[in-house]
Amino acid sequence: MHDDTHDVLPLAGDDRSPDLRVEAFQGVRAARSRELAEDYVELIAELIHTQGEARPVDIATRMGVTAPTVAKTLDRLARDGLITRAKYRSIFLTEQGRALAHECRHRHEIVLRFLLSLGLDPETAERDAEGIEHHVSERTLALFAAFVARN
Amino acid sequence: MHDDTHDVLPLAGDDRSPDLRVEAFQGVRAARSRELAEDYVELIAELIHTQGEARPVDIATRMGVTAPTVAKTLDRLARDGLITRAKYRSIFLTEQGRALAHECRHRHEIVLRFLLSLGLDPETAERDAEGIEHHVSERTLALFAAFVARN
DNA sequence: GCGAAATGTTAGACAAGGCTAACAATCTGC
DNA sequence: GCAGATTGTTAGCCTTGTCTAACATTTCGC
Repeated sequence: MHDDTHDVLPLAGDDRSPDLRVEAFQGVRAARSRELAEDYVELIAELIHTQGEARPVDIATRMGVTAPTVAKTLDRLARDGLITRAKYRSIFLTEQGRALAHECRHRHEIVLRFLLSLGLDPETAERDAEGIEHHVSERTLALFAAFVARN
Repeated sequence: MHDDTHDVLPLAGDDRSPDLRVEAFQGVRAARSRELAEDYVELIAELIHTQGEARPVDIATRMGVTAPTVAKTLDRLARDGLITRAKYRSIFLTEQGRALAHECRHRHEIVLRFLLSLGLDPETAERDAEGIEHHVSERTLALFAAFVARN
């Protein structure tokens, strides 16, 4: 629509210190490595709440991955102290896992409501929120919440 | 084993069809697999524009990763038809790469300006935009652009 | 135009996150 | 209470994305 190849302008927003860029990319990489864990604990909390327990098979169907993938990921979550599990038993969140789940749910809710407030349809809002929620800083989240509150 | 039909509490926003959730997660995974390529072509385009050429060393410092990581990633981009490269030479975008870079830059700009319009400080806006831009649908982007335009 | 510095590449390691195939345990319906 | 279905686990493979160490090439300073 605008700019690009014939754009001899400042290229708005790119002449800032490289350190900031590096930091931004490193932040994104860090966020990416937390994403899966966040999605899992959020889903596990929800399953425990709505189904009474969290079973690997339900996680697999809801995440759209296979059972072995879930098993491996759950092992990592257990290693990282977010869940506890025993062979052939359903999954429990640790205190830490519960805290993370709660925080994620909170963020998800705000992002979702924000997108809906902007006028987005519910389906797209849900899809976008799922991706965006992991990349929103506290500060941005506060602004989203404020926007929702006054609209 | 358990009756899943007793959800007395709506648990706002989670009683929607599981298919939608699966789709959302699959979309996020797809987006995640595109992220790196998008960041690279965007950066390469910018380097060509501002420095006259895109060298691996500049990509490495700006992305905050080591040279071998860049080399391997560039090989993948070349394999995927986004760039062309020759040993010990600088990097060029293919037509396809240029198109992707342009689209990414456009998205990045809109997300960034949107966050700034909301009242976010420039540093945080830049960091969040870097993460969010890959997870924003066309529809959401349009809403962001509209918001920027009227604020 | 040569040697040192800068840059680029290759090799090999490792973790994450995905898969299929094969096997083990549990649960369910007679 | 047992057979078959469902669920869970293990083993092994693949790709991505990161790293370090070692080596190759190019560029720069003089």
